[in-house]
Amino acid sequence: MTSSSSGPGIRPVTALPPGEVPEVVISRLPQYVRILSQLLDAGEEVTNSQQLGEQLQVTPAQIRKDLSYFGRFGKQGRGYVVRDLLRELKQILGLNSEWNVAVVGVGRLGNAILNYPGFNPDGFHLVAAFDNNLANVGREVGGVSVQPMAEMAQTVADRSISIAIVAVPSAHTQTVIDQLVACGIRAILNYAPINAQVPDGIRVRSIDPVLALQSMTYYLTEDGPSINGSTAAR
Amino acid sequence: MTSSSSGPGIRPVTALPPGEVPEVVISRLPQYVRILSQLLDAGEEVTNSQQLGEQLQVTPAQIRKDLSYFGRFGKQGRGYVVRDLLRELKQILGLNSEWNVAVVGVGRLGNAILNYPGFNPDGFHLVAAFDNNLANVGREVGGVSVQPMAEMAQTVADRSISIAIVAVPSAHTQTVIDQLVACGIRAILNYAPINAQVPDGIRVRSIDPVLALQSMTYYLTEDGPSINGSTAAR
DNA sequence: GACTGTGAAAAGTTTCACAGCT
DNA sequence: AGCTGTGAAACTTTTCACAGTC
Repeated sequence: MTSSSSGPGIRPVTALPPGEVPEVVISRLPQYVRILSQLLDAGEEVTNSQQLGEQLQVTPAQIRKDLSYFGRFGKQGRGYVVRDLLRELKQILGLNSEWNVAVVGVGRLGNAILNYPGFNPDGFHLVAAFDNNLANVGREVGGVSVQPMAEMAQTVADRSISIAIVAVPSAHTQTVIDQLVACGIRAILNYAPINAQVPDGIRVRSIDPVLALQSMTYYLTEDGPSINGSTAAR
Repeated sequence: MTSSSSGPGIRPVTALPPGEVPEVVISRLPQYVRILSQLLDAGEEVTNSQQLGEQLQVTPAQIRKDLSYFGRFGKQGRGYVVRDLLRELKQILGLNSEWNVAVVGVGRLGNAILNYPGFNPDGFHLVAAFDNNLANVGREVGGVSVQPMAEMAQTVADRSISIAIVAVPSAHTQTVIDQLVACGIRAILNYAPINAQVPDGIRVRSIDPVLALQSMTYYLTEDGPSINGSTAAR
């Protein structure tokens, strides 16, 4: 790696802290899990990096490299046993565990989330819901009884909740997230269009359809994206 | 730019095709727009890369570099005029235009999307909705009348729709996307948990809360992410 | 004095290409 | 023969650091 002919002294060659897996790699694993699940459902018993790459639109080399961070799951000359690789990846991601999830905010969006059937099949269980509007407290939404915010700490502890989905108005989001962090929550899925600040070690992912749309319009302008000065207004 | 003392020969130093802006840069611009809007609402007249970086949790250098792909928007020694930079970025992203958007699929999710008030303030107008379930056709949802799929091509053309939001079951998503592409749609926001295949030049962004959750559980396992047999310390 | 804009260095990520196992 | 696993190369993205400008 130190191929640079210059530089007389010691070069720190290992860029990555040993044992650390790049975050981009982690972010791709769930997609591998999904494809493997589909292959399993379709009755496929073996696959290979070529086939997986086609499904995901990435190069076979990338898939092999990603997997190599965790071990050697394939058989040379044959490929991967779908069921085995799926089990390994789920294990790595912690998807063999069941995860209890709290939803904070039971407005229109929170309601939709609590009624959405797509989380449970993947091992996520929405087991609690909180709202600061007393009119909502006590209501039954998606099989869960809405509790007041004051009960959050207790319930999070009692029910071993480690993940929260935040669906409150932007103005309240940072406060709610601070409360959740204080309760020991370490992963947050945020639906508000804001950039929440959290301490180190707390993971946040945001669902932000407006940002997604806005990052596409750039490519939609009449005659292609305008380049630095030339091609001005449309 | 200052020292234009170019080298002796022709060196392909620029790895990037000239005039091309990296996609990661584009994906950050909407966030800059959002922060600048907030600063403007808060009455701030000027800002700088330091302040923007704090809000977005990125380095000031990155912000300056990102902006430098498009021009020189700051004043040395002073920073950026909030209003001006905001206008420039909106221009670059095409957010000064109004965009007509179609929603395909008016089930629970499509309903929630059509009733969500968060798109319009940003210049996106949900002006049409389609569903293949005739029981839904003719219903009025979020101020839009649901049309049969068969009318899609006509309506997309008539109403200059260039963006679609797809909220149909996974099994139908690829078919619907193919139809949309055939109608001339070039940007798609997909809510189904699948990896859609589209021709070159068509942009797709997916909203996928399950993938987001699954990419966080890795970091939640009891004693830190396990590394290939051994266990990483925390 | 303060802050931008930007080449150049560093860090990170992807792809290549091939030895080696089945 | 077919495909993995992996060092090394190629490429991309971020960060540094400072000349230049206000």
